[in-house]
Amino acid sequence: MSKPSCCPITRWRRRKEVRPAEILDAALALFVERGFKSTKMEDIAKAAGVTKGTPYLYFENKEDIFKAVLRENLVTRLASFAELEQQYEGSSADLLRLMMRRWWLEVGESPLAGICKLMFAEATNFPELARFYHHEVIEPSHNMLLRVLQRGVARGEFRDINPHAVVDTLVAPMMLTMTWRCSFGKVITDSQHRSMPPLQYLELSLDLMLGGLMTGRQPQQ
Amino acid sequence: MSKPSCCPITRWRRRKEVRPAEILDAALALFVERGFKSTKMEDIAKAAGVTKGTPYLYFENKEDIFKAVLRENLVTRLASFAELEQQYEGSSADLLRLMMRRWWLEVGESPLAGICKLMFAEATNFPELARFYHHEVIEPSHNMLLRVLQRGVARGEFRDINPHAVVDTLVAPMMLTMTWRCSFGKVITDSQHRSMPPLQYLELSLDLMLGGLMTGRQPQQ
Amino acid sequence: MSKPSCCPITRWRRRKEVRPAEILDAALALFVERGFKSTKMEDIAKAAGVTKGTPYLYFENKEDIFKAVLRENLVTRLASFAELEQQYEGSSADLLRLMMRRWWLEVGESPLAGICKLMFAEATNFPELARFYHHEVIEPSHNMLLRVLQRGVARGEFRDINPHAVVDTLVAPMMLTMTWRCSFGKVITDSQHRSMPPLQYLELSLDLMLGGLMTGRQPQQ
Amino acid sequence: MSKPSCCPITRWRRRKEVRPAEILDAALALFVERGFKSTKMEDIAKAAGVTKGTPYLYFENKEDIFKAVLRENLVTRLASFAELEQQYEGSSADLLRLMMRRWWLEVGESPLAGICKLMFAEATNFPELARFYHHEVIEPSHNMLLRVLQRGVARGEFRDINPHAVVDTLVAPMMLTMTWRCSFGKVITDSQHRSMPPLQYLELSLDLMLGGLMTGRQPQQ
DNA sequence: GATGAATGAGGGTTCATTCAT
DNA sequence: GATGAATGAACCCTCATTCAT
Repeated sequence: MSKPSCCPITRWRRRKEVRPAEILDAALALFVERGFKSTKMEDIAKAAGVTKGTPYLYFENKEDIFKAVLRENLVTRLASFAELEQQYEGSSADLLRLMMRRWWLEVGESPLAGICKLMFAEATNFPELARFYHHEVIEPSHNMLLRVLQRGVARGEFRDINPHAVVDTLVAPMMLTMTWRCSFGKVITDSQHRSMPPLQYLELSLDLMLGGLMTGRQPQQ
Repeated sequence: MSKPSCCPITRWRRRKEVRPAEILDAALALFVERGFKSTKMEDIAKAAGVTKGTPYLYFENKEDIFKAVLRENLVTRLASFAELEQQYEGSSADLLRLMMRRWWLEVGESPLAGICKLMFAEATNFPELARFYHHEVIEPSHNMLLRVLQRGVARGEFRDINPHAVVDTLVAPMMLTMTWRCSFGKVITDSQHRSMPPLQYLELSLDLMLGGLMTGRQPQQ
Repeated sequence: MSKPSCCPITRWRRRKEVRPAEILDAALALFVERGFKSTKMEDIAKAAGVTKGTPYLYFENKEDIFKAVLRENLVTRLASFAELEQQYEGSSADLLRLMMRRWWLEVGESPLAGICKLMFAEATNFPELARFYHHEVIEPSHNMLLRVLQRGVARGEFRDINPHAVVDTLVAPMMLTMTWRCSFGKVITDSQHRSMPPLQYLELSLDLMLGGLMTGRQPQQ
Repeated sequence: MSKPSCCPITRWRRRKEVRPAEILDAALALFVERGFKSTKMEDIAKAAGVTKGTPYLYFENKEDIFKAVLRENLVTRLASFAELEQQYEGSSADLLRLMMRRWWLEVGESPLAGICKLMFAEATNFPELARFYHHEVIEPSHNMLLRVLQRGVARGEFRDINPHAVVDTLVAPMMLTMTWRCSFGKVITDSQHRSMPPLQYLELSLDLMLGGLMTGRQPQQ
């Protein structure tokens, strides 16, 4: 009924290879929007342009799709950051700013941002996956920032405060922004930072924290 | 395993007054742990010490329980803060520290903390409730902090930065901590701030941000 | 709270005796309106002015109430007809007219009329009851009319046609009217006989049939 | 006991086209036998040779099946009668006899006859459907008979009595027979007209009424 | 006797999954 | 490979019935 636009054979061949990715993309979007349980297999299929049975040709079951969604959407992202981390020569504060900005542009504004909310929501239902995600994404990211922090301390740029806690603090506005935009942000019109663009908010936020982190002054109180 | 403490012969006892609260408490815990959809009515009932049908004596259906959980667990908490806000005479930074500490002790460590995660997870599935929660809890809290900020600015304690963004930043570690502890925190052993106690983390975190907020320092760069 | 109007003791005593009847009246009305299965015990209780548990003090269960409703509402009615049948001296046609009129006034316009619809609806669900009702009500009534018919034939008033079939024919408009008024009649405004009063319709109808029954005419064709 | 005739290995076969009709047939039979509320979806499914979930592939819910049962089983039947009505040249009494006989053979002896009882039983529970059925079936049938009656009067065959009431009378034995056979008839062995065949009873019954209707004599009294 | 809180079997409906086509 | 009809376990909710008060 629907006419394939061009080169049917090539197209079919290609289709076979992209199908799983299309399904996972559809699944990610729906899982983020509705959560794992509330997402119906048929909706995933429909969103991927196939019918009910097709996802089962590529995945064992719904949980398997969930796993694959996470597996497919986390790898490789951190590599480029590692490179940046090792090559950057400027101030550590600027390195943090740079990383934050890149993270936002590459992740925060992409569909991947939703994984953050998704994992918060499903962590207790899928402990194994949560551990996996933690081990593969959170921990490495955390450690990377930890190293930047230590670099700053070593270079006399940053004060020497509990670094784990500082990383968690630095990261909080970002994670919350990503989470917020997939939840309240979808249903509340005039909200969050009163319409300041996210990136600008994140920069302001980072500056605020750097203000307390950088040396050149005594801790307030 | 656990049994009602007395009268093992008695199949049940009339507890009309306490049942709804018990049911809502059980429901809150389960909704937070598993999400709305994955929580079975029968589990709520069991957790409340009753059988399948009993919750329906007090609530129309599962969604009604969800609404009631939110309704019952948000009111009245903000009143005492308002009082504090109006009577406090010390520095605005200290007022923020005080508020943060009290919020943590009264909310962050109570079962209410879970609502934060719950709402993130369910906001898009229950837009009306999300708006309700936003209007009743988030907005008022935000505005309260806004006033403290403005007080600080007016008294020359704080720099005059976009106040909405600052509030969101100040609040981020707290919200994330509450969210984290109901999600990854449940399944990952050695995690978060590397076992620094939450309250201590939050204080450190607040100090960091106050470091960038308070006057008497130049904006870094 | 509600003040008993008079003589509380007497009233209570009397109550105890009328309760079952009140419950059965309420049950009859509801069974007729909604059918057995769709009628809730609590609605019966409410309609009888008592609470959920009370009917169980007087009846074993819902089916028992159903049985009692039928048992209580059929006896004794036929006695007065039997008397009429034996004493009447006029024409058999007039006797039929008289009986029909009395049946309508005493049964057709009373709540008992509903039993007709009720039994049609529930006969297959309660075969035992249907047989009981048939044996106690339908059969005797049928036989009574049969005797009147035979009296008419014996007296040369009526032609000698298959008497069972004639009785069934004579009775059809009555039964259908009773059934109709408890079903379509409740939901359709302008209907049935185009608002001719039921009794008038029944008389016309009977006359029509008597026209074919009485002697003095040739069989048409 | 009965099994699909072939391929016992096959769990099921695709029968998209026939399923809805099979389900509706099964539903009609069960609704007639037990009433709407007492009929379980699973029984309908089983009677249609499928499992619980299958009916929901074709119908929204039980009430939807009820509606469809009625919708599917009323149309088109009246058309052939209309034709008869317009072409018939013989006496009006014979036309009535003809119609009655055909109605009985085509409807009265088919499963459709049960709809009569079904509607009596459920009219008050489904007022909308009752009105629909009245408007689509009862009213047109009534009007058709009305026209035959008026034809008879115009041709001097019938006396001019209130025609609505006469139609209702003419129709009563038929409707009652259909109703009876789905109710008491199922549970009482030796009953109704004492085993005279229904069609014969209906003819006798019609002749009786025609006897009173046809001209050639004064109204009895 | 009367109440009404509580029970729990039962039935409507959903949807992940299977598999004949 | 792809489809989508069919399955059936699972879950929400109802309501007849019980029984502590």
